[in-house]
Order: sequence, then C-alpha cells, then structure tokens
Amino acid sequence: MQLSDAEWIVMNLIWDSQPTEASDVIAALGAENSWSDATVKTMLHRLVKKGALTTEQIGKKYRYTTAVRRTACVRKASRSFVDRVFGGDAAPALLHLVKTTKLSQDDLAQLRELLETKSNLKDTQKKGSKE
Amino acid sequence: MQLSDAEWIVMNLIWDSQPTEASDVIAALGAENSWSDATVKTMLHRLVKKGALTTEQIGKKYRYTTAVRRTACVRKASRSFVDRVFGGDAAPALLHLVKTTKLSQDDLAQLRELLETKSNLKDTQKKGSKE
DNA sequence: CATTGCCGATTACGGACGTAAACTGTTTAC
DNA sequence: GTAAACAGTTTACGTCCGTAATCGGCAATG
Repeated sequence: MQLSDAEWIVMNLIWDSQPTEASDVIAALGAENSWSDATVKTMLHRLVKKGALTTEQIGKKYRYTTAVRRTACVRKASRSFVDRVFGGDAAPALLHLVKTTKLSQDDLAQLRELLETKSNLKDTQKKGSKE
Repeated sequence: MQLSDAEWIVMNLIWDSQPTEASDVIAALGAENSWSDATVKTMLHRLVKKGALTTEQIGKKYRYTTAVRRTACVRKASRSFVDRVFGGDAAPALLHLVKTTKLSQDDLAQLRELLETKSNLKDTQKKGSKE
C-alpha cells in the first residue's frame, strides 16, 4: 500500500485511534493541518477506495477502520525511501539518519541494545564481503 | 531541493560521475531503467529548470553538473520521510529501520561506534522527559 | 549545398495529489 | 412537516510526475 503525504497523516491518526468516525478525523485534522472538512472527506474516501480503510456502517454513520497494517506500510515506505535516496543501500541510510537525528538517552540505549543483539546473532555467520 | 523518485535516479548518477553529458546519462539510464532518451532528456531539463543541475556549454554540447549538495538533498528527504511516516518522531523510525535491515558486521560496528559517541556527548545534558 | 543525425527545447498527456466545492440523502430540531 | 445539519459521493481543478513525441538548430557528410 503506497500512501501519499496527506494520506499518511490521516492513516496515522486512524491507526492511533481506531475505529473512528469521519467527524473525529475532520475535527482532529482540520485543526492540526487547517484542512477544510471537504478535504478530509476526500482523503477518507480515497483511502477507502484504495483499500487502506474499511467502513463499517453503525446505524446511520460509518466507522472507519484501517485495512492495512501500519508495519507493512512503514516497511514499504522505508524501502522506497532507502531505494530512492540511497540507491537501495540501507547501511549508509542508517548511518546518516543516526548521525543527523536528535535522540534521547533512552532512544540511544534502545538502539544500542538492539544493535548488540543483532551483532551477536550474526556472530556466527561471518559475512564480511561488501558486494 | 525536493526531488522526485525519477529525479533521484538521475541525480544519483550525476553526483557519482560529474560532469556528465546528456548522452552518457541517456546511455546509462536508458539501459538501467528502460527509459526512452526523450524521457531522460525531460528529466535533465526539469532538473536544470529546478536548479538541481547546471549546464556548462562545451562547444556545441552541454555538460551537466550538480548544483545542489547531495547531503542537503539526503537530509531533506530523510526529514520528509521521518515526518511523513513517523510523524516526525525519528527514534521509532530508526528502531524500525535497524530492526528490519540486513546489516553487515561492519555496518553494525560502525553504527555501534556512532551511537556510543552520541551517548557520551549527551551524557551531561540529562534529557529524559518524553513530552 | 542539401540531407541526415545529434542534441537541447517545447509540447503533450494521462494519472496521482492536494485542495475543496457542490450534490444527495438522512436525521433532527423548530 | 419543512428547514437546517450532518455524512458520504461526485465533480473540479491546478500542479507535479512519469513518459514520450516532436520541433528546431547546428554539424558532419556525401
């Protein structure tokens, strides 16, 4: 599922507070992004048509629920980003991001732990060649 | 400088082998991406108009040179990616990427070192609040 | 010198996107 | 019950993007 900029905003909101009604989305995003309600409605509609959201009719109104996993979309977007910007080579991408990102102590600790785990896992399968 | 998908491909090539003539770009990218030469020419033209490339007339033909720094574009694209997908919160983005990326021992080592440096730098300015 | 061929410029066109108005049907309040 | 309010659908429109054909100038070649 390929999401556009604006669609990510909508989807992120709905992933966070599911299921949601149109009015909630309009209220939240209209304020945040100064989108007109018409704009939000268009987004929702397109996302449904696209298969990213499903609607469930509750009485007279609809409730929107995400139909795609956030992790899947994130994965897709990440790959696309790495491909586009770093020609598919993820390592420099990561180095760059880590270098240029403000991270809290906590984040740093988590990352370090994660890396340690990965290092240990790989410890057996000596994979040193570049290409 | 905001670059589109296709433009990144062109720019990455030119950053790597500067200065370049149109024919070279056409040859390289036509083969790789099966773009028609017309398509490549359009890309080049748009990039020039956009200010991402400059042309220097050598005799009757032009040589293309990048007019923007790759790092600047990478930074911009990274920020835009993190904003769009993670709502500006970079830490989860990094965690996700690190988690889902195949990294060589070498890459891991580099990352770990980088993180250690960052941890030490931050050691003095206790910033723990989430907010 | 006229033709061909290369190269950059101009024009084209459909689809996606951001943005939003207008239309329609239903519910609710006066 | 009629009008206002609300929610979903349709239509709209300018821009960017991918993709490409065509045009126009200059240079080499016969």
